[in-house]
Amino acid sequence: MVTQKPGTDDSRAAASRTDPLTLEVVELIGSVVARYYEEYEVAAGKHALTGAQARVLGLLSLEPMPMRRIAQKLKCEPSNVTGIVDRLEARGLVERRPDPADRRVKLAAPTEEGLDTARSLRESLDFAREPLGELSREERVSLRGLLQRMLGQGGAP
Amino acid sequence: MVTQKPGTDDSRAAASRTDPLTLEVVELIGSVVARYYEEYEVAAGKHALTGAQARVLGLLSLEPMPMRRIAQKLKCEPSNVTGIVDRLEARGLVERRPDPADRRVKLAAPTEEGLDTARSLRESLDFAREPLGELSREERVSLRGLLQRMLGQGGAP
DNA sequence: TATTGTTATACTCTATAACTATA
DNA sequence: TATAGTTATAGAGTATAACAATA
Repeated sequence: MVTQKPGTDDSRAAASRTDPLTLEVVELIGSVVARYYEEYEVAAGKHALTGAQARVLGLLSLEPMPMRRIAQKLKCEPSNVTGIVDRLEARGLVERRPDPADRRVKLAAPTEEGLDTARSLRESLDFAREPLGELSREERVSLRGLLQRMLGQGGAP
Repeated sequence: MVTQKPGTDDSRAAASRTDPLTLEVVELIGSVVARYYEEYEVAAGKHALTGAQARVLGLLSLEPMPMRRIAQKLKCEPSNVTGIVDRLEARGLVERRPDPADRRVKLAAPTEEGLDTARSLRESLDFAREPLGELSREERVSLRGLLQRMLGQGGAP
């Protein structure tokens, strides 16, 4: 962990924090993240939704789920979900249904209008992510591999 | 560069919204963004800072600046910056100085402790971004090029 | 007893509008 | 008049703690 012997994971990780190339890539990732978030908020705003509301609606459009699970997905406290779903429900985009299997549980599910909004939102977001259109097929394959490696989903180096 | 027959920008962009490869890459970018944000919040939290406070402190650690300019950098209203800097100032991490050139302006600048915190925060963040350590030098060069292209900073396709 | 969802409370971030002190 | 920063206000997201209904 202390001394650097070229080739070990430690030395490579340590070098990656300081060499100019890596810092440059880190900056670029920061830029991508900032742009992604910004365009996400704009897309949500076009539907008069906050970021959190758009995330929950997108989640429910894939599959209705108990309040508790929404909180887990959002990595927030369950008490917060109450308010977010309240506001989506007040707009007629989501409804609460009883769970036949457990009367403690309330299942949040999108309405028809909610599904439409989620679809429209998803298309806006895909469009927002369009910078990928700048890349050729080969480049996208390459980028996919690199991102998988970064996320620890790829094979061994 | 484009494998498909129709090589116009429009057709390429349209295809990029629907083909499985691109959707996969879009998903991966989403994962990177989520992880980046999550680890950023955790790193800030370790210093008992909110995300917004950490961003402002990081900004000021590079260069003191007027309140107005902080708002521009954060893309928020100037009135919000007052509170964020108030809280950083109450913690002794930032101070407000008069601008000799314009008595309306207040320059926000980090204190010594603020600089230390910013440095420590930056190191946490670099560590958070460490998945890059998984990539070889060649792969990082490749990733840099792809991200630059995505952000429209690279040369023409 | 444990779990689900909610309420109550407090804090932060956010935008809008009005105010002050300079320019 | 115009600009920089602030205050006041209101809405939204967040965590914590306490609660009712159900398991």
